[in-house]
Amino acid sequence: MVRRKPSMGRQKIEIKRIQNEEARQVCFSKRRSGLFKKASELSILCGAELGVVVFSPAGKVFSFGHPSVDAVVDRFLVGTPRPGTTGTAVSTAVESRREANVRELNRQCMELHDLVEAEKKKRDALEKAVKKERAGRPFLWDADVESLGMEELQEFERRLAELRSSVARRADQVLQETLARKQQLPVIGNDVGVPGAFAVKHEVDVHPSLPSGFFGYGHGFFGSM
Amino acid sequence: MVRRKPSMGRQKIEIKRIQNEEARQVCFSKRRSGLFKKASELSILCGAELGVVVFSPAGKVFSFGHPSVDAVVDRFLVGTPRPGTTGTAVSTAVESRREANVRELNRQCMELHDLVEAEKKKRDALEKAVKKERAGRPFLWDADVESLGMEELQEFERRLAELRSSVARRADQVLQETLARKQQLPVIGNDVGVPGAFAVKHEVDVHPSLPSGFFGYGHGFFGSM
DNA sequence: ATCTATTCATAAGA
DNA sequence: TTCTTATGAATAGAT
Repeated sequence: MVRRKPSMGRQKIEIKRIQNEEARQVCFSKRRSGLFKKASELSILCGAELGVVVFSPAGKVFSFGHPSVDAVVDRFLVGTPRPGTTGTAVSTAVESRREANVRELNRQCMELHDLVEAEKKKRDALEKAVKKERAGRPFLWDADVESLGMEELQEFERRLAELRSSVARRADQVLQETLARKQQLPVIGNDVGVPGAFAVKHEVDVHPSLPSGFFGYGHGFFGSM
Repeated sequence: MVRRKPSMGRQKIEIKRIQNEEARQVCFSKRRSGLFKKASELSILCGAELGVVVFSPAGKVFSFGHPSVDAVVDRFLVGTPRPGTTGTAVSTAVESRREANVRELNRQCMELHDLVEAEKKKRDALEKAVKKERAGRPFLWDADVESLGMEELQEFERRLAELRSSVARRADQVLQETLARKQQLPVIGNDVGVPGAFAVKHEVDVHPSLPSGFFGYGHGFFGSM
């Protein structure tokens, strides 16, 4: 009996306004708390002062701050004071910040514009590369086996065997690396290590002393053919 | 050909002040950008207005806001008025025009941001296609097996098996043609003929105790290699 | 709110 | 700072 997955798991979502009202509200709740948690961790880990203020679409306000939102906001407003201000210090600080913000936004816009251009270029280059790649030469998989004679077939087969050895060796390598990591042990050098499940000797088969399915992959890591 | 351990991966850390100065600085950088990204996503996904202000331990200030930090701070101050602070400034005509400007700039930034993402996506897709193409179609016998990952190895191995099938089939064909000529008999059609010495069945394992896919080239029908 | 399968963020290392 | 890799953490969708 096939048991169905109890969940589809987290799905990839596009970062754009969630249209469904309820889903949006749920997402807001979850992500707001996630954001506050991240903020908290940042302040604790790095001893940073920070403040976060969030207005829900409905207008409700949520905030988090270390050591407190107000302390951070005050510090922020005084952060880049314009010289020669006295009575309206705070209001002026806001102005100053605002201007800085606009400049920053403009800078970001330009930067993003450049990024877009850069990406386009990269893509074009890639597309050309792909085209060139495809236009090219004969490949292994295109080998015209049907036209080969017995001698050529033998040679072909010999080469296939070599390739297959390489593949098996590499598979062992990958597997051992994986296992070594999982066991928190240093990787066993391939050249001197115990032959693994995929080990191939050119003369014989897999190492006789290794139980088949040693790594629990049943009839082969590659699955059915 | 020693394989180094690529990485220990992310390790669990306790949420407490990081003592090592440099590590703390690195962590601050990473997490600050992570926090801003989360904030950005929250604002886009849920249409929430929010502001984040972070002071590095060194005293540098970083901020992010939608539609702008100052707009959010203002709104926050209006909602929580304190002695010495006034929120009436926001209601002037000049203020609202500025606000509108900032919003517009922000909109443009977001748009550009989306464009960049779209371009990146396209490029990623292309890069994947190229990678797959290369794994699937290695040039002749020079396939760079050592650089393949497990997934690519599987694909490679599958193709090798297919090719080997073709070779075996062709070998049968050649053999039968040869025999037929020697016996002065008509060639038996391959499609309906008795499976020959080289016949391959795709459904059956070579031997259950061997990893599947590792066909018996070592014991090949072609004699010594 | 709770539960999973996934995606995502990020610690470590280069 | 920026990259990679592997793993811990956040979270989308369903209940």
